Amino acid sequence: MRKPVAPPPTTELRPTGNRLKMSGGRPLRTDGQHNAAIHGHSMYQGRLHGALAHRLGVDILKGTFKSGEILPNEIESSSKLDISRSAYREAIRILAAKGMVESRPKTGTRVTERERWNLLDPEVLGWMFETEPSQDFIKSLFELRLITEPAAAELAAVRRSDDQVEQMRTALDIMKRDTLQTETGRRADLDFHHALIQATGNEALASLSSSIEAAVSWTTRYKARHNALTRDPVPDHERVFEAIERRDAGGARWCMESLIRMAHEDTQKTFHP
Amino acid sequence: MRKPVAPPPTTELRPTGNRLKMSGGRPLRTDGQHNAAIHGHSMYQGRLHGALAHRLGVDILKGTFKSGEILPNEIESSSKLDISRSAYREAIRILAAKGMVESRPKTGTRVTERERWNLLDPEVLGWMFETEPSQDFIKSLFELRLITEPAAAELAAVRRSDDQVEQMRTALDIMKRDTLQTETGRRADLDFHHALIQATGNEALASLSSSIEAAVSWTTRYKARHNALTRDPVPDHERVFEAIERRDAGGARWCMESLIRMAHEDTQKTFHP
DNA sequence: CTTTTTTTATTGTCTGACTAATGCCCGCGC
DNA sequence: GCGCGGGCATTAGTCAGACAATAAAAAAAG
Repeated sequence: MRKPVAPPPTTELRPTGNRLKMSGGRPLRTDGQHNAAIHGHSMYQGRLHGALAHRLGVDILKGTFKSGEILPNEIESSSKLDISRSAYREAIRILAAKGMVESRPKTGTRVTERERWNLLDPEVLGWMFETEPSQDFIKSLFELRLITEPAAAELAAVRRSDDQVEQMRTALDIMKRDTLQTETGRRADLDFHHALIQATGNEALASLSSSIEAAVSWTTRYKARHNALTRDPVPDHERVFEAIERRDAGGARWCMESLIRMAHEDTQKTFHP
Repeated sequence: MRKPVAPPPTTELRPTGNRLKMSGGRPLRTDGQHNAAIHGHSMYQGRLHGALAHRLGVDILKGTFKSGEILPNEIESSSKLDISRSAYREAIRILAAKGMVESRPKTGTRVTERERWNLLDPEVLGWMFETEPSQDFIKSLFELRLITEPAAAELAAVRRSDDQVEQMRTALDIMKRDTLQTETGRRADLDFHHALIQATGNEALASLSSSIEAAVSWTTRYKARHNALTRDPVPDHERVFEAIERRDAGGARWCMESLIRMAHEDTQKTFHP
């Protein structure tokens, strides 16, 4: 069970300084299945620690490692994954920074309670949508959007600058031309929301919204990939845009609310048809 | 767990490669005399990487390192701080996980644009309140609270369980007995809000609110320390509690809104009298 | 002037050793 | 029998120094 295909019986007999390279050869070995997941699917970053953090993060979110569970110790883990202890530790630090694990001498590294995870961290959200998230979580997220984003639209309508209106307009035009089926179209969607958020003049709100929207846009890509027929999002966006353009706070709020409800419906249909 | 914030004369770690003796010896060390600087002042965690991340994080938030600026390279930095490269790297990974820096070979590690910082990360928020945050930021934060928390109270009023009501009641009782001047009192305040958040049944909202409230509670401690006379918070809390107890959604929203406005006023008075 | 190659500075990774914290067990005193 | 304190073992934490990979900048080629 040590290694599926072990060239040398012993751990290592390296001929000379030329060593087995991680990135080119076979990275992050565990049991076959997960391995493919990280390299083939996500191709996260060139960095080993990032890739590992990604994988462990997804495993935790997915429940493969449960809260309260203790990971195998560093030496064991890193040698099993065939990476150095330092790379492994850096990955753990990333997870710890997101509140997902907690390390102490003698006890080891344990997965913290879900309550303490930074679920709104952009990366964590991204990991979340890597596998199909629970219905409950999606509901939570859209409920939160339904609280914050209409309020954001309202603020934007009041505080927006003319330049921001222009940014939104061009983004909207691109969305009209290309659709959400294309990468540039999805990019324009993000740009639109980004400009809107900036227009609120509220940093904290901006930080929150951009995390959420980036994550939710993953579902858009998912939808596009599974060519689930979704309603055309442009009219909704247009209504929001027009309300903001004419500084109609109440209208902006209302239109944004409706936009999000639609998006939620579409997302639900996609994941649970 | 954390100590009151002493105005931390953070030993500088200078961006421009300039040799400087750290005043009072070396700043970050776990053995005896050396570690006094970090251990005494910020008392972050026993861990060196955590302490360093803390310090760098505060320096970035404070503007000592500006966005776009490139930190001195790892070898130089770590040797100047008199810590190992691995510890330094782990600190950088923590910051990177919070979106505050970005490292690439040859280019180095640069501070990212403020837009990309995870301002709602609990730790980042904590660092933020270590030094007096800008008026603008506080305004943003309370504006966000004013958006989310009344909505949360509304949800809680609808979805709350009897058990959660009991938790809130006992917390409130403790707040009445001890005040926010005491540690247990402040703890009870947090417990109250925690129970409320749980009652919303919304994970995402919970994650957000608990971050913010933990951060804002720092200001409460700050207020208590500077014995700025603030109005008694118990009546406000009581009104919110009663509304939730009788499942009065609209009332809960309204009372919470007023509670937050009061808190904002008090905070403003504290920081800018 | 553009393209390609080389250089070079910096992060990334690896190794293996030592240090320090802390949970646990065992024996001691009560 | 029971609490209590002191060692012991386990684990993360830190350290040092080496080499690899990468990407920007400089140099060479066309």
